[in-house]
Parts: sequence; structure tokens; C-alpha cells
Amino acid sequence: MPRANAVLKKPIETPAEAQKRVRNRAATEQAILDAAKRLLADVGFQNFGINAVARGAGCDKQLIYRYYGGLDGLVEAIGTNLGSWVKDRIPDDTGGMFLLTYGDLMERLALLFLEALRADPLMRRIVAWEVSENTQQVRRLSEARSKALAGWIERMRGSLTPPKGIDTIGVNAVIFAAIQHLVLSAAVSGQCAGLVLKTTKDWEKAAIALKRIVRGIYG
Amino acid sequence: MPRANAVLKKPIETPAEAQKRVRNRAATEQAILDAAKRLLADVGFQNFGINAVARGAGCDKQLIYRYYGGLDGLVEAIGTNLGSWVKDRIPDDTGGMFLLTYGDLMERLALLFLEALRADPLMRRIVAWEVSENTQQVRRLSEARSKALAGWIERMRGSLTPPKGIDTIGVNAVIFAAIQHLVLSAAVSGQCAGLVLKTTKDWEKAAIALKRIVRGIYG
DNA sequence: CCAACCTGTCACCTGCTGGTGAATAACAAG
DNA sequence: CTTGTTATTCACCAGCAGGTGACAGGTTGG
Repeated sequence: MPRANAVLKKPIETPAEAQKRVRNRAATEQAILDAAKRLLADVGFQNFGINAVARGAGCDKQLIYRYYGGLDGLVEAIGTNLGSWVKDRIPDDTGGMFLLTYGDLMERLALLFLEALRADPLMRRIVAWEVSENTQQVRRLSEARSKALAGWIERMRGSLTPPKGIDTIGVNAVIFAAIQHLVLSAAVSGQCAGLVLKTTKDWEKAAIALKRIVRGIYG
Repeated sequence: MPRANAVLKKPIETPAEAQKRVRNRAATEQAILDAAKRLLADVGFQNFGINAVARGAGCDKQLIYRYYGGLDGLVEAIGTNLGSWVKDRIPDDTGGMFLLTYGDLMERLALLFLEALRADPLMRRIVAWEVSENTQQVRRLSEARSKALAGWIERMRGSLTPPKGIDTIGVNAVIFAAIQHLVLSAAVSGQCAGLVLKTTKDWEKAAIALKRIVRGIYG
């Protein structure tokens, strides 16, 4: 008996919980990673910390230090894990659709990205994090995300050549910026710059506006 | 002598500091408000708290409770104070320019808003806060900001009628969303979606892309 | 069997945060 | 000078954060 005046900090486990608690490092590492992603998606980066992750994973925080080298390493692991986001969330092929023009492509990419981001709370939190802080952690995540996105766009583009005389990098940056801000703002407050974004119908209107903008430039 | 074992918590004031410390509630209130705005602009909402504001204002946090009723009241005061942002930062007239079409107007508004946001760290922090959290505090700020912005746009619009057949609310929301995200992302990481945004020249390119988009819809 | 290792848990430290009750210092009026 | 009011500061509390060293117990090798 180590100490007589020890204070009980954690609730006593029920038999059901205790039984599945086997010694298994790989499983624990996965549990920690899952808990971290879930926590980040649920509560955002505000209350994201070692203690909260450990609580969510149902293990001691010491293990996070051991297995991931602290929060930084854990975030980096999330970033690495994020590389598979695009191919999980967004269809790589065009669904049998023939994209004849660059305008067709960009319209489709914009709408796909909008939907994917809207459906992924974790990704939204990361984007919000990106525009709120500039730490090593965030930069790692940001880099992983932008790399995955750029790769996806490149793949989708195929052999289609961008139009001459238009700064496609600039224009596309504006379009994707708009999508990201629309989705973030809507997820938090249900609107953006006076445009209500709650129901499916609201989003259809937004999509139409977006299409209109894309078509306005790329024809 | 109150307590013998008292611990010194604050540094001893130099004579210079002590001399200007007069009893003046109005001045102290202003100092607190200024410190809060400065702190928010400098470090962002992450480390924004009662203690930090009090430290920045050089007074005890108790005064923040007394004069503003806590952080919430202080943030609300910032919001109220924010109403004057638009007319301080953005010219209300069009600078002798004749805005003949709705496209002229929107192009000018977009560029003005871009510049104003780029020049105002406090406003940027608030926008970033808006997309990161959904608390009472943020909602207050957000409301004040959007109201000021909407009023400004309305004033600038004058008697110009929007074009028929276009969902101007939707399209404009997309445009303003894009501007906000571009500026936020650039302020943090110096780029956005592959577009570098550091030098004046970079921003000129972004402005051209933006103009192109506006003109693509509104002609 | 013992020794070495690995997974996991625990108690504790320091430092900060938000929050509060009481004391103190300056000033004004009687 | 005394009394009351107002502005300001102080000391302290509970709670939670990140971080660390020591220990318990299963697993494996000799």
C-alpha cells in the first residue's frame, strides 16, 4: 500500500469496462488518436488539451507523453492521419460526368469541396484553427491539409488546361476562401454576411450563387 | 499592518508611474477598455481574460467587475464601441467617384472592405473569433459588427437598384466571405489556398482576381 | 525461479485562471 | 477634525491546466 492518505480521483470501473481493458499498446495509441480527433471535432481547439484527450481516451495522460511525445506529437499524428481525408470524403472520379471545360471542372470542385467540408466537423475545426493561431501545431495541420487539397485538385484536373489570360491561382484562392468562410460561419452561427445558412434550401441558394460566380469568370 | 506573512505580488512602482496614478473613474474605465481592445488585437481571443486585461490596464481586476460587470460586460462595451468602426476606417462618400452601375458599387465596396479589414487587427481577431466559438460574448460582437457593416453598405448603395434576376444577397455573401477568409488566412500564415499574400504586389494580384469575380457577375 | 521490460496508474508539483470579501487610500461635506 | 463616499488594491480561495517521478502489475526471456 503506497500511501494511506491517498485520495480517490477516478470512479471505480464497472466490470464491463474493466474486462475490455487489456494491455495493448497499439489499441491504446489508436484510442488516444481517436479521442483527440473526436474531441477536436466536438469542442474545437479551445478546450483541446492533454487532460481532456486523456479523459476522452479513458487512459492516463502519461501515455500520451510516452506514445506521442506530448500534444505536439499527437497533433502531428492527426495531420499525418489527415492525408487520407480527401480520398475518404471526396470522390476521386467525376462520377461518369464529362468535364469539357475548365469552368465545368471548377464548378464541380467547388461544390464537392463545399459539401465535404460541411460534412466534416474535424476539418472545419482545423480550418478555424488555422485562421486563429499561428503555432507549430497549427502549421503542421495546415500544411497537411493544403497538401492533400492541392493533390486532389491536381488529380481531378487531369489533362484539362486552364484558360489563358486569367490568374487561376488567384481566382481559385478567392473561391475556396469563400467556401471555407461560408461553411465555418454557418456551422457556428447559421449564417454568413446576412445570408441564412441553415436548411438544405438555404444551402442550395448558396450553391447557386457560387456556381454563378464560377461561371461568371470561367464561362 | 494587516498580515505579517503577506507576500508581495506586484512590483514596486517607480515614482514616475506612481505620480500619474490619480483617482479618476472615467479615465480608469477608458484604460480598461483600451487595454482590452489592445489585448484582443495583439494576442487574440485565446489568452483574452480578466487577469490579462487587468494586467494590461495596470489596475486590479476587481475594477473590471465593478465597472463593467465582468468580462461579458467588457466585451459588450467593445461591441458598442465598435459601432464607430466603419466611419472611422472607411470613407463614407465615394471620393468624388461616380458609381454608375451596381457592379461599380460592389467592386468598390469589396476593395474598401478588404483594405479596411487588412488594416485593422482588432476586427480581424473578432472575425476569427466569430468562426471559432459560439458564446454569448462572441454573438454580441458579431451582431454589432454585422449591423455596422450592413448599415455602411446600405448607405453606400444610395439609390442604386440591384440588378434583377440575381440573388444579390447570396452573391454578396460569397464575396464578403471570400474577403474575410483571405485576410484572416493571410494575417496568420501569409497565404491562402496556395496564393501567397505578403507583399503589396501579392495583394494587388488578389485585388485583381476579386475585381474580376465581381465583374464576372455584375458586369 | 528471477530479472528485465513494458503497459498502465497514481499522486503530486507548479502556475495560472476566474472570482470574492475585506481592507485601504483619497476625497468631499458637515 | 470627523464622517461618509468612492476609487483602488490586496489577500485569498477553489479549480483546472501542463508536466513529472515513482510505482503496480502483466509479459517475456534466461
